[in-house]
Amino acid sequence: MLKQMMAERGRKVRLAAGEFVFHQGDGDESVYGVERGLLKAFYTQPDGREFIKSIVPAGAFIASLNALVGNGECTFSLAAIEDCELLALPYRELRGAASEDLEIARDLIGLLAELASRKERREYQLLCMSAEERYELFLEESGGNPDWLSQADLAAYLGITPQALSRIKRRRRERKQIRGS
Amino acid sequence: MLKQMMAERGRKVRLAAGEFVFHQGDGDESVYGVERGLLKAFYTQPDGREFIKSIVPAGAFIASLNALVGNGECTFSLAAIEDCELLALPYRELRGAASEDLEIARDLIGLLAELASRKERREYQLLCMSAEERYELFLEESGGNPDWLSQADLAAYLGITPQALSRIKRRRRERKQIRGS
DNA sequence: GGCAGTAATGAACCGCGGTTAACTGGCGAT
DNA sequence: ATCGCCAGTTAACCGCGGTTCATTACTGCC
Repeated sequence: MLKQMMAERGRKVRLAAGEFVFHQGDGDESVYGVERGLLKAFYTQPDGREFIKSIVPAGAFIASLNALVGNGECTFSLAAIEDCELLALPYRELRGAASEDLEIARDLIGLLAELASRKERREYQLLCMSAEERYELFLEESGGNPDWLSQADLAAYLGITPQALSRIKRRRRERKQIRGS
Repeated sequence: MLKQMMAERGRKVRLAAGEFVFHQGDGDESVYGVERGLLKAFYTQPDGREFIKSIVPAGAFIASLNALVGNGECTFSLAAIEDCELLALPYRELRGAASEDLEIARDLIGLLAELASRKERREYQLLCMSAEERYELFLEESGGNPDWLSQADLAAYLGITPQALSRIKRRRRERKQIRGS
């Protein structure tokens, strides 16, 4: 089983909030499983702007697919939002184990399908929904405005600036006022 | 090997330009391999607006991941842009074969990783790049403005309206004029 | 030729988000 | 208390994209 293999052969990684697992441009070919904590995977633009690709909670797996499939560089950075414990396993090992063990292969197939499915949802949101709709969806899915994410990070996740997010919140407040009066 | 299995056990599907493979909301759990032709995978909004998720060329594989992983509905429609020949195989069969054959499992893993990697690139473009930058990238990757895609479809792929695409093209023309003078 | 249908373009108006800058409130350090 | 720092908000200006409507160009059809 895959989780078991991660636990047995994986390298334990602990890091404090703010520390990086890998940086954009690195050649990190490991797959990481999050045991505890919270991370953000984000792109940094040449001009310094930051866009958060995904928030990575405990229980999730993450890797830079570009680094895995083509031995390329990581296209994004991975950093801890809270203190974290991870398990790291080189993808080569995982693939190697999957080529000898049908159980592990099955798990890896399920994992990759899950991953692609989540990416498909994110892709849909970015392509079809406005920033305000994405914000509303985020509120629903996370159950109210979370304390574990700064406005700057939330804005970067939505693909806008903190100022634009502030405006969206104000518009919603004002609309609710009108409804409530 | 996976391609071989598709060829042997897959159902041959022929369709003319404009015809649908499946509609958004269907429960189609097949994986499709494109033998010949060109298709578009697209979301249709309640108000009728259309967003193209991906252009699917010959040689590619496509399936609605939401339908595969959770037995859910297809989140998008798949339709032929040109006359097509496809091979269809239920994902259940593919997964079943992969759970008995390490070769097929390895191929399926590679396929899913490839798929996720491409989705990651698209996600990056939608999150970090402007519509104009996405247009320029499309031109580079397809080698000049293609005749096999209407302006309306190209706009839907970029996530904007045909009018906005027209404006982008005009802005580029005018900027080139200035450079060239 | 005349006609309708469609694709692409263009113009006018408006709302949203980026940019820049200023302002507010909370918090720790001294 | 004061200072500085940081997160969040607000405002003013501008450019881009959506919306609507009109125009142009091309095609097939009678």
